[in-house]
Amino acid sequence: MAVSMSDVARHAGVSQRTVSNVVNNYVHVSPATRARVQASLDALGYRPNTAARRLRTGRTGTVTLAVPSFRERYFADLAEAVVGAARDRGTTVLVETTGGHRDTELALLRGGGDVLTDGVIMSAVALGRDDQRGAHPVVLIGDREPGSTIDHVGIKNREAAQAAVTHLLETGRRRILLLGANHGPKRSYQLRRQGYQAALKKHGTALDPDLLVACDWTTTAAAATITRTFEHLRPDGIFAMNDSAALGVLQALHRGGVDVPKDVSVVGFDDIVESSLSTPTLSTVAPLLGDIAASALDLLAEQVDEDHVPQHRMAGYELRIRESSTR
Amino acid sequence: MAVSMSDVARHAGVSQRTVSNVVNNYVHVSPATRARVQASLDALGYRPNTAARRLRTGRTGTVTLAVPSFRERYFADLAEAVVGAARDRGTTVLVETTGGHRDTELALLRGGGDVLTDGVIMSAVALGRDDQRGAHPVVLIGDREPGSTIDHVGIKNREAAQAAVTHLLETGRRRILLLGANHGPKRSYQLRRQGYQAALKKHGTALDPDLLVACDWTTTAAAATITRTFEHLRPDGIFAMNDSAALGVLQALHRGGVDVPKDVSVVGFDDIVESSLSTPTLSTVAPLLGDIAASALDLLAEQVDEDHVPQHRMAGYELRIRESSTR
DNA sequence: CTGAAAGCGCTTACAG
DNA sequence: CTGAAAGCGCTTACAG
Repeated sequence: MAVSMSDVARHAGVSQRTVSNVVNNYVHVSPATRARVQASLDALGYRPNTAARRLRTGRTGTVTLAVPSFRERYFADLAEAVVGAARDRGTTVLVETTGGHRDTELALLRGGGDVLTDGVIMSAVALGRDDQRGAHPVVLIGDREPGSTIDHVGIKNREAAQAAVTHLLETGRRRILLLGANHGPKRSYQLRRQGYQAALKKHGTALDPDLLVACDWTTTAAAATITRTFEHLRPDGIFAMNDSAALGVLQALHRGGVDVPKDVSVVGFDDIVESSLSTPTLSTVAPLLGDIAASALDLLAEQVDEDHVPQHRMAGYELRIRESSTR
Repeated sequence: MAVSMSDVARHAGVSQRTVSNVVNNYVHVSPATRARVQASLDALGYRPNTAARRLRTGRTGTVTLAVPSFRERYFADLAEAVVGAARDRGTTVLVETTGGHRDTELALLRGGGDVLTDGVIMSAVALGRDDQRGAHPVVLIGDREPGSTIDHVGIKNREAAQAAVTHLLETGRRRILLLGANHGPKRSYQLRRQGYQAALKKHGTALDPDLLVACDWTTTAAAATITRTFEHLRPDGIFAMNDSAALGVLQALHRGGVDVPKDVSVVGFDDIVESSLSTPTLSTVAPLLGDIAASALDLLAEQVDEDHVPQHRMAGYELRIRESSTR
């Protein structure tokens, strides 16, 4: 049987209250008492019972992270960031995978069958604007339904895309293909395209509609699309909506004998691990996952306030320039 | 405030005991009572308090999964499998990342600072044979220190490697390079090499020491090594110790104008997601992660028995033949 | 600075 | 088939 506080109290000849004070580092304990209690704690190998503490305080010290699947690289990286940020504040992370199913997402949004954690951080893909959360704190990550009243952490899609395209323009590229238009997560697509257009406009370069190329945001789709497109089109820069697609671009160009970055510069979005390992290494926009994780945990904590107003926070990003756009 | 059982009991005009019976689906409740209680449960929106249940029963319904990092694809896939298998048995999964640090692994092995879960499933990389676990259930996954007395789930490294090499031999390959010899996780390396040798022996093919090529188990190292090796060696088959390396092989051969699978067949190990997306798609040995997860959860559950004997279980694997070895 | 005691929300012998 | 009650291990007003 595990050692409880009352065992320790008996051993040290003090009350349970004093043991609790020592364990929780309260100030008002005399050094002598503290030392004695600490010795008993060590001798008996006391370890706090989290369930009891939770029952008593109502707080669990645990948050739930829900993502569609860890098999998607981006979500695995996000999980890594959330676990790290949570550890910094003494919080543990419990994980759920939703498979992107609306039912599962809704259940988590409304509270699941179980009160186990202090709140849910979810990358939801199937929820709509009008879905309401339950009584427990919820923070959504990623694409946001405009008009939703649930706390949310996103990234500066427009600014980031603009920065990427501006970088291409500043390195002398003029005919920049936007790969992934009309596809992918709806909202991100719109914002990244706006960023693309804003960069061109600011630079005084005309928009050529032929350079807006529809494509799934996957490696294979991107490779096929680029191979087909290069039969009749010769851009000198490509901004892909995400890295998976950008890596497909690199494959296709390599196969087609087009030199990157000599003939064409390529920039992606996400900074997945493969992007720093590809040949050439891929320039990309890196959302700061640590920022996202920290903001989500902050918002969760703030939701315990009665007068918390639902809000929308933006995490930072970095443009990471690598070989694929360096001439 | 949340709705408790006593609230429901009052609402339904029964004792708390009866509410508990209904919630837990005990048999001896009259249909009429059950219906009435259920109605109150629904009306009040009752949800069980996990902390209280845990405190009372001593079981948490949660296991901890500890891996070095989710950024490594294999561990992300493993997490996906564990979360899925756990859900099947009504268990939730709490995650920790160890960064492969011995301190962190030891802390988890010995029980951490906190009694939060029913046990720990860990992919340990820095523990030694003599490290002892604490009082709580622990199952190690992956490479095993021979002689360790901690429960463990592994894969049939030798048999799986033998199957992969036999496949190459049966498709007419004779000069099969083993890539990753003398590197990588110690134990896996030995066993996989034994499997390689067993396959050759059984087939009556002589072992050529030149074909045992040392190399880190990474994409970049493999690509470099293969490019160098092909300057003076011409194998017709390559068995790489893992998929990351095998993908590097594909890159290097493609760049070097060597056709896969026409000139050289390639087989990897792990079946990471990229392996089914590469060009050509990569033949590989797939450890059955669902098996690993289920066995680990079983062993954890069995450890509550007083007379549990530490054991070592083997999860299954599948040889997945794709384009890189199909002529 | 420390003690005695209540109570968080459950489950489960003990009765009937 | 159901009730009254104890107790899991904590934290924290209430006293002193």
